[in-house]
Amino acid sequence: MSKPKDPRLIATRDAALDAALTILQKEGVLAVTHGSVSNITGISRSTLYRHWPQIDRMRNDAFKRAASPSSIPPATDGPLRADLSWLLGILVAALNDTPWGPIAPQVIAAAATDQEARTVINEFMNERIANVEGIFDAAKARGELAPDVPVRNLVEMAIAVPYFRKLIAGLPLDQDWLDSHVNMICQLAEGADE
Amino acid sequence: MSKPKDPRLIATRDAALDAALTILQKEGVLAVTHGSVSNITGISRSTLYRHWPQIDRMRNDAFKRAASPSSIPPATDGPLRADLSWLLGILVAALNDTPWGPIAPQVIAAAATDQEARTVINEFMNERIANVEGIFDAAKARGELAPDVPVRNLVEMAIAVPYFRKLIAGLPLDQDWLDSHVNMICQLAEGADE
DNA sequence: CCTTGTATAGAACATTTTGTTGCGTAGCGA
DNA sequence: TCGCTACGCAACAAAATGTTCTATACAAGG
Repeated sequence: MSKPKDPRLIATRDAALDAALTILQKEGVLAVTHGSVSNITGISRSTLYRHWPQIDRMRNDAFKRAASPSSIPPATDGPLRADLSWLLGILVAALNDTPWGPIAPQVIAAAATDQEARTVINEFMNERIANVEGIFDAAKARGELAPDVPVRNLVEMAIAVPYFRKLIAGLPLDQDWLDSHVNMICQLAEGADE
Repeated sequence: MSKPKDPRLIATRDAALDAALTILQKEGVLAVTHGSVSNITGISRSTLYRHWPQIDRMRNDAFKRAASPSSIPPATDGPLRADLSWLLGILVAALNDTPWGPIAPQVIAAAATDQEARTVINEFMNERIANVEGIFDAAKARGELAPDVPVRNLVEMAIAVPYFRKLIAGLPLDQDWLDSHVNMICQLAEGADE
């Protein structure tokens, strides 16, 4: 199916995208050029042009690489509060301690004028939303929550606030804050059926 | 205090920044250059270089211009729900129908590597947060809310979700959604003192 | 109205960045 | 071993980015 790839091709591609991500974090999208990546990696400029004739493609591939991993199926067995605390903890850790934190704003900004970047961020967010949604649905199935609880709104609140604080308002995401956040979400979910 | 400025200077500055904002919306930060602004406005490139020797300065000034206005003192006399609905309506309208919608992500992305942009977005957000906070505080003062309601968290939720939906998730902000959002915030505020 | 100072347009120029092409070399797979 | 392909490199073309100078036109104050 997928043709057997030349290891040289893989290697240069990986090295280039790693470098692109480094630059992206430290200096922003504007600094990611064939020239800058060439300087860092030692890969010749002409080779980079052969891989990505247009710089947008390289940037988008870097975006994809930063947005790709997760692969953590959310636990949906504990009580709602525990599941939520755990999953949002992972989400917050990704924002705090991985390249995704500094890179996400770049992807979001690029999404305004680039359909491919829009797709990257959409798919990433849809996955996160689906994960949190799964937790609420499971809680419903266990009878922890009333059937008419507006899950979708709660999910968006749960995710929106950390993203807002970190990326937009520039506020920290520490454990204390996370606890109180989870608290509010749970309270809202459980009090919704009065 | 401020020296009387030459009207020519004001005029070119305004025209340049208007053009910069237009480009910013349509093509993103990368497209805002001395050259592109010169092409649109007819202002000569050398003049633009005199105003802004570094392109970042021009971009930041454009950011400031987009982030500047508001000057609407929030109404704090109605019931909480009405005040909130009104103020968030304005906030949502700004995201939907003004240049701020497309420009905000650019400012946020720039804030990662540019302290001045960080300041722009911080001041902008602090003002919004303070406005919404004022509404909650007034509701407390009227006795509508219990004194121990965690205003700050509610405020962040109220603002974070529309920003998240519009800028990050790419979801629409329509009236139906806004109503249900205000609903949840009010419910959370009023149910918090059980 | 006149004078002085300042902002601008425009051109000329240097420098840097960006994009393109051809070729020799070396790693890869068969 | 042999053909294929990726790579580095150098040379080059084209475009963008800065810089400087001069002539002109507008502004402000007397």
